[in-house]
Amino acid sequence: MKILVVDDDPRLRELVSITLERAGYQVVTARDGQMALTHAARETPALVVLDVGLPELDGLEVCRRLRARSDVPILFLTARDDEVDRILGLELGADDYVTKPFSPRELAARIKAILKRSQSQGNGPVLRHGPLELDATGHTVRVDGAALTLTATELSILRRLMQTPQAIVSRPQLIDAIYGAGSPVADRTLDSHLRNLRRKLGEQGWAGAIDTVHGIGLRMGQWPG
Amino acid sequence: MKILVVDDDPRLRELVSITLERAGYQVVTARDGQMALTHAARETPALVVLDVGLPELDGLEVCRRLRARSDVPILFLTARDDEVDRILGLELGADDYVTKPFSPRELAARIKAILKRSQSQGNGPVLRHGPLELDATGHTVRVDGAALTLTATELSILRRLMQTPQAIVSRPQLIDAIYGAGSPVADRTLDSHLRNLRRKLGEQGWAGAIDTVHGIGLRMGQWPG
DNA sequence: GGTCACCTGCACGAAATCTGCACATCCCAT
DNA sequence: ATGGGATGTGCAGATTTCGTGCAGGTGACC
Repeated sequence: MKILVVDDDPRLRELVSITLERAGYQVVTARDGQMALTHAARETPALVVLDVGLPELDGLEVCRRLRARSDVPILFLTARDDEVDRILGLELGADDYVTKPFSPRELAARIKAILKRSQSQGNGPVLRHGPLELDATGHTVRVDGAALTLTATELSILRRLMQTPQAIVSRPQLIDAIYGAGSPVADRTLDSHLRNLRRKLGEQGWAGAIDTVHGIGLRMGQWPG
Repeated sequence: MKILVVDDDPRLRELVSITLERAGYQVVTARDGQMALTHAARETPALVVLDVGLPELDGLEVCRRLRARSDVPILFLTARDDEVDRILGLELGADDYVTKPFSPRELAARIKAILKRSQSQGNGPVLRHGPLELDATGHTVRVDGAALTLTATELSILRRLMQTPQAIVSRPQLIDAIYGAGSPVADRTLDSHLRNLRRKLGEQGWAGAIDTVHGIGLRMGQWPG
């Protein structure tokens, strides 16, 4: 679990590093905004601890740029109370903040809480195929970022197909995956759901998302783009 | 500054109450776990003093249920040393503990320390979603700055939904979040609270705040503005 | 004792979804 | 080219899930 700590004060970087390492995290540090962005891109930290008062690129700006390309949790460090208002006022998507001076243990506790939250909500394995994204909680599907609303059955079908994107799945296998083994569900029924699923995917611009392989089964299609 | 004191021994409640009142706190007492939860929801104390050895719902369980819906600091009272291990071992998020018998002055000092810590750190993360704002002391909700009066249950529902704004939360998950795991609460009951919550949000101009995803669960809606 | 706010959950209607039939269409081996 | 099995589609009844009105119950407070 890697954490990026951004602050221009070397002593504070040291203090925080030691605390977090003792708590079992890997720590990467950066002393200014530019370095922070570089490291964030290269190290893909699980969380960023970000000082508001950085020289040049300030913390809020760094936050905006990070947000432009990822949902990494961000915890702000701030020296002055009036900065708190700015953090909260601008909808930057900060996950928490701590005012200086702070107790290292408190910081560690907050970090732990944030990570726990963000993990439990589904940073887990995300299934992807072309522009399709299915999150691990398994209830949200996106095509090029646009969420679509699927019914529970449609979701099950799509999930099973995306689990093995290039394999052909037979109809009996699909029905087992949806309803559990040995259901008396008719093939025509599956077709009905497939039709609805294809329609919804088509409306989002990917009509050929699900291929039929005649006599064998179904398979995720190739993204034409 | 309100403090909730939970213990089944009336003399001890009396002793602690007097001590804390003399130290300048408002005190609310409860004699068992169930009352503790009720009072905690209604009185929104700044700290809870919680005896481990309660009849029926024991202190650890009460702690778990409190934690399910708020970050209120908790200080345990315990009679036996071996209970200390359990408090610290189970990551319940206890802030401190005191073993009986204890000196009232010591208790007051510990409480002061905990409150100072939790206050100096700001009040914790603020959940936001669209025009909705929920502070993490957890008892005030605003829509575009206008405060809403929600009941404890409504607040719990909203908090759980706002914790994962884009995820769909199933009804069982919601019920767990509100009442603790494994409650025998009926789905229709949840619906009743949902209705009241939606009505209040609607009155403040955001009728579509909570989406239902048929057959799956509930989710924060997208702010139309 | 009485009022009040809140919680709980039942009964019932509404809405969304599921299912599968009848029939059209497609694919491929003959 | 053509016949037969495999697949897609329109449709409507069955089923599941959801929302609402309403009433009983509890503790707080007067």
